[in-house]
Amino acid sequence: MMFRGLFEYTIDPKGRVNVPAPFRDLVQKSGQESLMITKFQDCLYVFPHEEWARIEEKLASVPSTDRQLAPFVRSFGGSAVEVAFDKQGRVLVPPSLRAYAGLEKDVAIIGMQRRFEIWSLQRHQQSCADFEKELTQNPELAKRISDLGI
Amino acid sequence: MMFRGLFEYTIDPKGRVNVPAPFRDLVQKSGQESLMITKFQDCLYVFPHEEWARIEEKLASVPSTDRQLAPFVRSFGGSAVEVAFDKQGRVLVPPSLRAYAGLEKDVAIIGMQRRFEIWSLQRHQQSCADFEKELTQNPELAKRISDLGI
DNA sequence: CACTCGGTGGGTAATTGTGGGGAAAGGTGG
DNA sequence: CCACCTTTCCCCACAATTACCCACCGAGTG
Repeated sequence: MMFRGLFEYTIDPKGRVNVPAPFRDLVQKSGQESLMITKFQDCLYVFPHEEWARIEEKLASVPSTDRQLAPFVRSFGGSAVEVAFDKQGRVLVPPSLRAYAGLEKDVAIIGMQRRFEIWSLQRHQQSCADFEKELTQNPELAKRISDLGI
Repeated sequence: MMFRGLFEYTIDPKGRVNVPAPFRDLVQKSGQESLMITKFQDCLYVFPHEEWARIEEKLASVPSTDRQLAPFVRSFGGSAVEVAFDKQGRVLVPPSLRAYAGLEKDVAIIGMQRRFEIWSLQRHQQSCADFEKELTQNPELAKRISDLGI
């Protein structure tokens, strides 16, 4: 189950967002009708169930007294909700997640291998632009990229 | 019985807080009409009965002569109260717990797998903001998160 | 040019969340 | 032991949100 590609959609006033047809097919062919969705780093992370199960196990292993990681678990794990497809293949994004990711109208959905991400289109473009700029100014970044073999 | 997601509600002047409908369904479908609620780490911890039973057993195993753990048992175990749903699915939070968690008007309820937490919304947002800030500045934290495999 | 498929938008009924009023229960001081 | 005040319980009513429909529109295709 590998998610690839970038898609642009609109989120409507009710908070419904279309899921790219190829992603939906992948999920439904594995017998699922819903996804897990949570928030991290200015966007929403979306996982199929088997992947989320793996993550939840890791999260559960963090003791609630871990002052450093507990906030992460609360933010990342605690925000996760299960969302089901409607008849047209959309999912309803809860208000708190919508607000976190700044989703208002145009959104970008980006395949990231075992998960995909939902971005405010504007925020995503900004983030891309910031990166391009940084790349021209930061040799260390450029080196790390070439070290990746690209 | 897995509690997931973040919900925002208001606590009214009488101290009643709504329980998220999905959580309520989980609890009621297992034949229960009440929850156990106690205080820990600036928020309230809420458990269904079977989970609380497990915890109570652990607490009971601490000898009262244990100078280090006894205060924890007294605070955590001793503050626990059973609260029942009213007809609209709310629970009444006793004044002392309300005060401990700083619940005044807006609250966040956060699913944490086998339990859920009740936070003052403002306090929770602060904690999230602190975490986000820490994340950008602390490579060690970033590493610990990526070590979780996310 | 029909037809399908993918994406968008809306209406309506049911559910969920919020706020109060008044009766019952419990606690306090005389 | 009683009067009084406060807190809790139980009911109802309204507002907001969500779930579940179905309609439309445009692009690509036989």
